Amino acid sequence: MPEKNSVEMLLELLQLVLPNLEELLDERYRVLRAIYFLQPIGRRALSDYLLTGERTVRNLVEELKQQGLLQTTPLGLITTKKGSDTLWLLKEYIEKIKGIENLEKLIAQRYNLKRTIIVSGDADKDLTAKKEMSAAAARVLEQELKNGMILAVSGGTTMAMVADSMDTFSEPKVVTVVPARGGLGEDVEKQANTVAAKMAKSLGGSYRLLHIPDVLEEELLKPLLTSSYINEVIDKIKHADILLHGIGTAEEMAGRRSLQPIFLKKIQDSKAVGEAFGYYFDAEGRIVHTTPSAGLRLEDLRNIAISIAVGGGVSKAEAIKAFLKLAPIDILVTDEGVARKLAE
Amino acid sequence: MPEKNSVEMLLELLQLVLPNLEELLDERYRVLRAIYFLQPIGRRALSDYLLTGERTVRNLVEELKQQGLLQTTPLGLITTKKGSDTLWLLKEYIEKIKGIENLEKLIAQRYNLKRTIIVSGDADKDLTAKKEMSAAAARVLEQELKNGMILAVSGGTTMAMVADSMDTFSEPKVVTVVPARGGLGEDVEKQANTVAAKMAKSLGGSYRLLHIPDVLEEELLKPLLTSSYINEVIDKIKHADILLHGIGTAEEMAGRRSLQPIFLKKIQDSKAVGEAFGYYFDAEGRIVHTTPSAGLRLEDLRNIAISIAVGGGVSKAEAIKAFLKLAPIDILVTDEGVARKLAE
DNA sequence: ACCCGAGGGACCAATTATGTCCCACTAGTT
DNA sequence: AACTAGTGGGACATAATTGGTCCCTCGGGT
Repeated sequence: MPEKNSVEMLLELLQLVLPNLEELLDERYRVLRAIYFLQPIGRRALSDYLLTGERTVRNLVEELKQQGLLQTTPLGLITTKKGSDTLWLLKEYIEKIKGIENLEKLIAQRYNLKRTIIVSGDADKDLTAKKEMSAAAARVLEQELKNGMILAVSGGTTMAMVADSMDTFSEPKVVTVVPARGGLGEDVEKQANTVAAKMAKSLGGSYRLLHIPDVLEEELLKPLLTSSYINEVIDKIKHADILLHGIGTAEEMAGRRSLQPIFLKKIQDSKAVGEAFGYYFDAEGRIVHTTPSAGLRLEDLRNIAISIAVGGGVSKAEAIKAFLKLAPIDILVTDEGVARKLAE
Repeated sequence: MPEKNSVEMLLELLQLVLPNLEELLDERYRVLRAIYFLQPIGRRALSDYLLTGERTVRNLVEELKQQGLLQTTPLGLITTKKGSDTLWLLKEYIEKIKGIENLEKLIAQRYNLKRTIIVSGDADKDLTAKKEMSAAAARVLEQELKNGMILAVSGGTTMAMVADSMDTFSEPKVVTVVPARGGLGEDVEKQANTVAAKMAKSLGGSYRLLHIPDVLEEELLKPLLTSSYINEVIDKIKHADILLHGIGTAEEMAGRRSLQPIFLKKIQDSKAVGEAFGYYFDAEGRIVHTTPSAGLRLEDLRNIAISIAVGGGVSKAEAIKAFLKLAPIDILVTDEGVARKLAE
């Protein structure tokens, strides 16, 4: 591929001559991306999102406006057509500079994944990295979903974001979307049920709901499983063709599950770093605590053709790393912050 | 050419996102080029050449050193192998960014030239632009010269520089080099004779000298033309296959020719902007004054297969422009400063 | 009508860039 | 061997640019 080599040659030379090129481009990419995903947005809100000063954002915005990539409206900044076209082109080159493709291959190989997808940035520092990650997950779904399939999805912030970022697909997918887990915590929009319904709408398919809490003692759970409706939904869940789920740190999941203090202490003492499907695990991927859970269990994953995990932000790197040691998933969608940790 | 398009696409996008990219690259190119041509050179001398402050040069040099493109010796800075390789690659990309190729085509077309060669920069501001121009002229000679040909060369700073920059050609050219003009001014190294001898050595050919002054009244010149030696050399000059010459402003040429005050006044009154082969011409390319001259005359140019003019620096743009209107030359080697004026 | 968030204006402090000069060392010349 | 010129690196002060912070008027949404 002579073409590929000369673009890479040029980028290499430019980085040699302008050692801060990556930084300069990244900065502009981040601003453009944030405005693209959050538009219309004012300057002050933007600087909050980017954890960058108002004046700094303003300088960059002014420059991008002059280049015709952004424009101001009374409601806030928006990208022009030229701006969004530039954004996606820039994404390609930034990824080349950062060696994202190599990183993807390295991680897929090291953790025995079918595929890794990395987006620029660190979701801890820039929420729009999470938005880009969600859009990437939506694209994976679009590729993998076929008519007649069952998609099981979990809840959480990231999943809600994936659901939000699914534009109506050009071609409807006649699929069934089911929640991978029962109700958890108090936030309606983050529930697996809500996510499942929203995704089904975007996909053009149908959904089923699971009306039981995720945290339930075994003696309470057993009688509920005699309900034919609940049994039917759980059956679908366990026979899902595709699973899409987030990965949480032990800390945040314990909070969302409202665990009793004695369990919280147990989890802390055993150095749990993450949680998935009711299992708490330490940094080596060893299970250190199990909570009863109505939906999918870890062992169910081997019956699912395609498991897709989505998660980003450096603070989650340890949990994600441990999870990859524990569970046989297929596709990981993450961000650069996590990827560099995984590659260490 | 998909390859070409994607490099250009990338450069276009980078300029969109980093509007000062050209400036940043040009700066680094200028420093690298200067050190390449002048090495070994100290920082202070370098800043004099570049008309840039010492501290500014130092910052750039420090950066390029860190990237392995330059190194310091007790005698001064030199380029590394990596540095000179980078320089020539960078030249290519800078020329793309600046649209040098389009400029070359435009000027060749507008002034009915077979070919135009433009190097980056303005020789008035950066003497190493002139060095690069000289190297480019040397390369043209290497391409055009064939065994048995006669090459006529004029004197002057630029011509001396061309002679200096001719490395021994990989393949010797069995040619005869002759001075296009007689002696002019006081500077030995700038004489057409010196230039001719030096070039002949580098080329691996032979040379003939013309031992008469360029400025000579007709009644003194005629008897000299009866000398069979002088006649023989002049005959060779008028039958040269290739002519290589500089272009001077009227002002500097009048100075070099030590013209009498009444002639100086005449030249100023008639708004002469340039001089070539003893002819002073105004901005429209009209001859306004003629001095007797022993070497080549303007009308001899039509008998020469390939005429190559070399000149740069914005202060010469007007003279060069006028000359191109006056004389049917084939190849122009100039710099960006002049080229942008020619293109207006 | 009211409120909130928008962009543009403005001022000031902090940081970076640039100018200038000094010193010890080395290489070249006499 | 002695001397000189030019070198790179150090250092400090000044100038310019960057970034932070806050204010004001306007427009859109409720």
